[in-house]
Amino acid sequence: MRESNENQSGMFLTLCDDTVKRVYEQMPPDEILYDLAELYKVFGDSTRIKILYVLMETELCVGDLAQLLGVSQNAVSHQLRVLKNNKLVKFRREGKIIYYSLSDDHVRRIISQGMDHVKE
Amino acid sequence: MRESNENQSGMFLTLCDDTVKRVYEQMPPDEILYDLAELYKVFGDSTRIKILYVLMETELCVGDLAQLLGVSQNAVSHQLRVLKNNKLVKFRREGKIIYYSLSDDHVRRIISQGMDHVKE
DNA sequence: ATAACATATGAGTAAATATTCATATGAAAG
DNA sequence: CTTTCATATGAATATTTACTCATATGTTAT
Repeated sequence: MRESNENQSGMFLTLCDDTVKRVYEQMPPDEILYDLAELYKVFGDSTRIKILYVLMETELCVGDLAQLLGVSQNAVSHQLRVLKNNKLVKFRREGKIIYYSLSDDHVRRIISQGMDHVKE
Repeated sequence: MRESNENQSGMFLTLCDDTVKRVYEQMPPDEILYDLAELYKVFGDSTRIKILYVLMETELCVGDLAQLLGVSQNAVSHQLRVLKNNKLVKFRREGKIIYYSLSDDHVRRIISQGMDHVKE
């Protein structure tokens, strides 16, 4: 927990003091940056990325997802929960079957942006 | 390792078969999706996100980074190595001091995109 | 009601990873 | 060349996390 920008015994002296102070003042609250990291953490697993990636094409049910990705139903279900909790996917029920889809275009954009970087 | 899209004992039958098959065929190779997940994994740690975030403003040396983020020099150094290995930051030496900065605008764009999603 | 099927979930385990501690490297100053 | 300062790094540890197994929930059909 930080409560001051004051200099004390050599703090903030390596670079021009003003620059460091300015950067410090413009930093968003820790919680925001923590949330941002948490968001990326969700994208940072290959099973989840695969789920999100195929959902860019079409909605899919749990069983089909499992087969497409070649992982167990349990594993997919666990990861779908993570995606659900983070509001990256939504779902609708049709009888026994539950169809998952991307919850909005942000997800699509984030993945595309990442793809651009990877393809280099 | 998957070698066929063939149906065998109830595979790909839940949804319209063609849809699942089409999605399967359009999936990028596993390696690409794995790399994509790896990229996001790098962003998915609060120390690293903080480093990247402050580097959007200005280049900074290791010591200043440590003080700004309130973590030890060791920790910052370890994380800078991860960022370096993934080509998200670059650095220049000036005597004893090493200044780190973002390696390109992709990084900036990815973070901004994520921020948009978090701020909702 | 019971069986069959699709999905969800809790507990346990194994693997990944972020930090700390101690120490190494490398540059500049005396 | 020795000391000091800035940064890097190896090993050990603690925490997180993704998966498996077993089982639960909920829906439809008989």
